This record gives sequence, structure tokens and C-alpha cells, in this order.
Amino acid sequence: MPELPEVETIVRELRQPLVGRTFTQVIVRWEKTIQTPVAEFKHNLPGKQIESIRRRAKYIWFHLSGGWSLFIHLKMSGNLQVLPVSTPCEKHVHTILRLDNGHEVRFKDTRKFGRAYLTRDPETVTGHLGPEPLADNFTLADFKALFHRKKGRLKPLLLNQAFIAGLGNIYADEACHDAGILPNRTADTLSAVELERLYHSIRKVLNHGIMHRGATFDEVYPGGKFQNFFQVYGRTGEPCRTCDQPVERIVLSSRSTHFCPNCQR
DNA sequence: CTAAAATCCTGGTGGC
DNA sequence: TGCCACCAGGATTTTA
Repeated sequence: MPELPEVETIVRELRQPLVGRTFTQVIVRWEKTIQTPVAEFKHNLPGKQIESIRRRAKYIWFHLSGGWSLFIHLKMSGNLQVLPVSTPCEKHVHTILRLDNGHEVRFKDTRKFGRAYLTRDPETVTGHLGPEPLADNFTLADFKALFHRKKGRLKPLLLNQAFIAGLGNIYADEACHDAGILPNRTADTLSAVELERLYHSIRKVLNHGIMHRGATFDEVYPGGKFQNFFQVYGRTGEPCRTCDQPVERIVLSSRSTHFCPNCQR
């Protein structure tokens, strides 16, 4: 379940092997992965060179020659491998993008939720997204303004990518705990002081995640270490690292939500 | 407007 | 050991 820090780490690791490469061939084994019409995708991708790779929210964004953009969203279980064509292909590889150097990009995705988009208009994919929480120009005032006349509960708001981009279940729970705010609070009850704490906590937990190269989960994304630093996520019944009270779990908008009833108010 | 539920998927788990 | 019901979980879509 890659969230912002995992996707950021993956993007950084893809740059060295992929920037400058040109796609030569597309093999699609599970067509639902491709969100743009498959025939267009297969026709338009070969011949395009990767000029740069960035991240927007949880999307991996390949800037291609000719003004094209390839977006890949890993969703729950997606994983990108860059391997020589001769390497035996693992199970659950649904799309293969051949390169001009004898290697290929393999989109492996056990649960088949991952999606790829090829477009000349990036806005069609990312246009609905809220602000990047780690952007230099994303200020406390901007964050507070997001809450203007918002009435829903805090956790679902933080998970809403149109509200703020990049948080998922793990980092939303961790940010609420760091800020000392209960995730089921109604958004319009948060004080100015609480909003300020939350703003800094969101950026803090995301930066910590990136620093530890993300969190490794279900062995989908190897290499991350942040799972060792979770304060509440997945720790139901275990003692809070701050106060020793057992971490509690509730369900909010059908998502597991973990919090410390003592540290969070 | 908010919000809850259904949808898409498969591997892992727990009950019997 | 086998069978099966059930669950997680991001984002979108549907329904209330």
C-alpha cells in the first residue's frame, strides 16, 4: 500500500535506470490495468523517450518526449521491476514495457488494482488532486484554508486525495497520533492550535517515511524501514509508545483506524 | 452538502 | 489437511 513516502522513494530509485531510455514495445496481459484505450496505449508509447520521472500524490509520473505523460498508480499491491528481458517473469506481472537497452519495466500487481495512463494532458489524471503536503509553497495558512467550512470527520478528509494529496491509511493515522488529535473528530471542531500541530505532524511523518525509504508491507515494496517506527498503525492492543495505554482500533469510512485514547483528544 | 456502501481483486487467515 | 467465509485496502462510483 504505497503512500506518498513509498512512491517518492520508488520514483527516486527509478530515475537512474530509466531516465533517457526509450520504450520500444508494450505487452499487456491484463487489459484493465490500462486506463486509456489499450490500442492507443500500445500504439503511442513505443518510440517515446523518458525525459524525467516525478511524483504527484501517489502517482508515478513519467515525462515523455513529444509532450506525453505516462502515469502509474500502484494502488494496493503494485510494484515496478526493471530487469533484463531474459530474467524469468514472475507471477502477477500484468504489463511489460520493453526498453531500448535490453531491459524492460514489469508492472507486477497481485491484486490488480494498479492502473496506467498515457496522455498528452496530465490534468485529466491529476487535475482533481489537492495540494502536495510537502511542497515548499504549501503553508500553514493554505492548510488552514482547506478546512474552511469542512464538516466531515478528520480521518476521511485526510484520506480524500482531492482535499490533500498523498496521505493513505498509515500516514493519516500516524499524523493524527503525532498531533494528539482523535481521527474521528469533526473537522470544524479543530482549534487553530490543533490545525497548526496537524500541519506540522503531517509533514513530519511524511518526511520521516521518506527518510526511512518508506514502509515495507506484505513484502510488496522491499527496502523500507518506516514500519519499525509506527506509533499506532497496526498496533491494536499494544502499548502506546508515549503513555503505555493500549492502542485502540475503530473503523472509519470502512478503513481501519488506530489511535491512542489517552494521547489523542 | 456529507456519508456510507459497493466495487474491483487476491493471498492470507481463522474456524471447523 | 481441506474447505470456505471473510478481510484488507486506494480510489471511484453509486446510493442514501
